[in-house]
Order: sequence, then C-alpha cells, then structure tokens
Amino acid sequence: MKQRPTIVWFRNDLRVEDNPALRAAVDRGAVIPVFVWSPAEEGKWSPGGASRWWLHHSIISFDDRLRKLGSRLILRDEPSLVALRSIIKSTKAQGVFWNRRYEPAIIKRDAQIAEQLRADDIEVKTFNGGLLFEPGSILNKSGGPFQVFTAFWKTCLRQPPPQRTPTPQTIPAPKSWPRSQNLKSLQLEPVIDWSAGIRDAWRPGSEEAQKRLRKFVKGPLSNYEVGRNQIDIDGSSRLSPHLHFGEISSGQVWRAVMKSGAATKKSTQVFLAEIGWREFAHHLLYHFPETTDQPLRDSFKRFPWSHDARALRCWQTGKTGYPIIDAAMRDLWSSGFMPNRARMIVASFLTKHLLIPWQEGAKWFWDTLVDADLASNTLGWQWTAGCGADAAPYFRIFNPILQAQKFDPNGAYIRRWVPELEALPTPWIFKPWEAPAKIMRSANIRLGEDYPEPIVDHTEARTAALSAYDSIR
DNA sequence: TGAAATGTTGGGGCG
DNA sequence: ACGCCCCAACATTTC
Repeated sequence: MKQRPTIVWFRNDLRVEDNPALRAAVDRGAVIPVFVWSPAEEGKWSPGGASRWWLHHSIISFDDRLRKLGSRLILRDEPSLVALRSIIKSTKAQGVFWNRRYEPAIIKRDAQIAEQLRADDIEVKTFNGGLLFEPGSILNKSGGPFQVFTAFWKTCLRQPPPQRTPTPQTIPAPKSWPRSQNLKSLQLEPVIDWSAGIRDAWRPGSEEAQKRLRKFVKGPLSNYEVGRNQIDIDGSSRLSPHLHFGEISSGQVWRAVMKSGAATKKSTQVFLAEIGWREFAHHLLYHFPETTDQPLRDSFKRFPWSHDARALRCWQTGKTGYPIIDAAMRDLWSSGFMPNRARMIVASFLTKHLLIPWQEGAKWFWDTLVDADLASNTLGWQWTAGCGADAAPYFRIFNPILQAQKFDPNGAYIRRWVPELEALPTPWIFKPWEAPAKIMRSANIRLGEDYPEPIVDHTEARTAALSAYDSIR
C-alpha cells in the first residue's frame, strides 16, 4: 500500500456500490472522497432548482454512507481545479480518480483539469461509471454514430454486458482530513421553501434507489409495457433521478432486471430499451455536442417558431385550458417529475400546438425536473419537435383529448392535479369546453373564471402546425 | 412512442 | 325476395 492518499472526485456517481473510480482508489490505500460545487463550469446548463434540491439531500445521504465505512465526504465550493490542488497540497495526495461525465462543457473542463494535474505530476485516472457502453465505442458499419435507436441498441446488445465492480467493505481514511465546508454553505437548497411537493414524492440516496429497484422488479416490471403509459397509475420505475446522480448505476439496474427471471419477457425488453434510450442519448450528445441548443437537422434552423411569452407562461403554469396538459405541468411544478407519457403529450403541445421553440421546453424541464439530464432532455425535446435523431415525424401531433382518454381513462390524474375540475363527470373532464351548460353549472365551474378556456383550438392548431412544418420541407 | 381523412365492407331497414 | 341506401366497423392512406 502507498502512503499517500488518492482523491476520488465524486460528481454524478454518488454511490459506493459498483463504482470503479472508488474501487480503484481503495485498492491503492487511503482515499479522500471529494465533492466540488462549481456550477459556473457547467455553463448555461448548470443544475436547475430541482436538481440542486436533490443534490443537497443526496450529498447528506452519501456522506452518511461513507461514514459507515470509516470515511467522509469533503465539500468545497470553488473552481474544481483550485479545490483539487488545495486538497492535494494539504494531504500530499498522489492522484485523483474520477468517473467520467459526458456533457460537452464537462468533457472540456475535465480534459483541462486532467492535463493540469498531470503537469503537476499527479496521477489522473478516469473510469466509465455511468453508462453501460462507452460513448464513441458503439459505431455503425461506416464508423459513424448511429442515428436510429433500434440499430444502435441491437449493436449494444451484442456487446459483452458490463461487469459489476466489487463493493469496498471499508474505505481507508487518510492520516489527516483536509478542510471541508459545511453543506449549507453550498446554498443548494432554495431560499424560499418551495420543495414541499418534492419532499413528499422523493427521498434521494442510494438506499432509496435500491429499494425502488427491488420494488419495481418485483411488481410493475412484468406489466411495464402497458403500465408505463398509464398516467394515473404510473407503472414506471421512477429510478431516473437516482440514475442521473449515479446513486445507482445502470449496470446495477441491468443486472437486477436480468436476474429477475423474466429476461426474455416483452415487458423486460421494453424496460431495458428505456435504459437503452438513456445510453443512446448520451452517445448522441457525445457525438453532437451542439444539439443541447441547436437542432440536429439543419432544416429546422428555418422553422417559423412563435415566440409567444404569454402562451409559454400558460404552459409552464398549467393554465392552457387542456386538462391533461395542465395536470401534468402542475405535477411537474409540485413534485419535480412527470410520467413519460405525460412528458410526450405536453412536449408535443408546446412545440406543435403552440409552435414554441423546443429549447424553451428544454429549459423549463431542466429547471423543474429532479431527473433533469442534459443528454436525455436534449434527445427527448428534439425527438418531440421532429428535429433530432430517430425523431417523431412532423405530422405526429398528439391530440391532448384522445391521449388523456386513452392513458388517464378515469380522469384520476386530472382530478388530482386540477382539482377545480374534480366534480366534472368523466366524459367531460377531458374537454370541459364541450360540456353542456347544465353539467358545468352542477359541477360549479365557470369556464374562463374557475378554469381557463383552451388557449388554442386543437383542429386549428394542428392545421397551423402542419403548414409550419411544410414550410421547411 | 398518432390522428385524421378516405376507402371498403357488410348487416339491416325499407320500399 | 330483391335492390338500394345508410352507416357502423374496420382497413388503408395521408398528413
């Protein structure tokens, strides 16, 4: 064993299990776990409000876990290189290990930091701790990146499955600990406490991630193909924020699902394909770093978007007059989450009914989702708008009424999040503006006062969208 | 990981 | 009994 400790620079990999950077450092001897809060280095895509809330609590949970293994988490809020150099100096650390991230700004920053540290004669080792397959390693026959999901995923499935990294039973402490700031000083929690809804819905940390995984594999997994679309029930795993912060690895999820004994079942395959979409998103962002802000397809740079601030505000605050849209947007604002089916419906509405740029939707999701992930968010919005890889065709315009009838058939989700419509009988709750006056009176709803009139007419909006898309063909 | 428009079919009402 | 029309119900195509 070496005398000098190794720094493990934790980022979106806040776990002890299946963590290659941590494992490699433990094998060397003493370890100094470090987390640096330096959002400016992430540019315009630094963590949003909901993500910061999550991070605050995830750090508490992770520090607890480390302490049980004889270690602790050192916190800093200064530029990453400054923090690492200062810790190296005060602890005589011999090296810095970390698991790679693949966001464009982070790749650039990490490359610079690695170069500087190596110039200081510090050993730098980086690992793949976040993805099943390394971006850049999955290529089509002509050596380029895949732009169609099924071809990409088929190729992935032919690769050897990622191996589990053994969990350290103890994490050797250094002779002395460097200075650490307290968590409060990072100011991750909101000044005005808006997080009550999120607190009720989520518990950050690895332990909870493992619990959710076990519960999901035991129950909803077998019905995932159908259940994931049922907005009122939500048969999804809800692992996305845990995966984003690396509280659980995609490999752990993968293996738990494969071991469940239903590996060949359709529902299992469909679920694994969702993990596949997460991979696909990261690989695409790696190959096309500008797509966080620019459409992948050039023709969309000419798209006649509408910059209607008032309509955007209606969408954000859940006041569009379309109950399923408003329910989902209020769910997001309150709980920091939205079922995937609902995400597709509201995203289609923003880009196609309101013709508002997908970037506006991406920004809003980025700030409000607890699972906000630059790769997945970028792919999702470009997919919806029709300007991305393997995107929904321009003519695929969700009908918010039909989608609600199909996936929230009893209106339970709408009633939960749009309580002013609670008394409206089910056939009308999807389209209150068509309800007979008598029904509206007995439900005690005055359209335009208690609940908004629809901000656009579906049929007109659809026609307008089709001609807008036609204009760039 | 749609929806709407258009086309086709076949049963039943009716003269 | 027969032909005609209407129109669900389903299929296909178009956006």
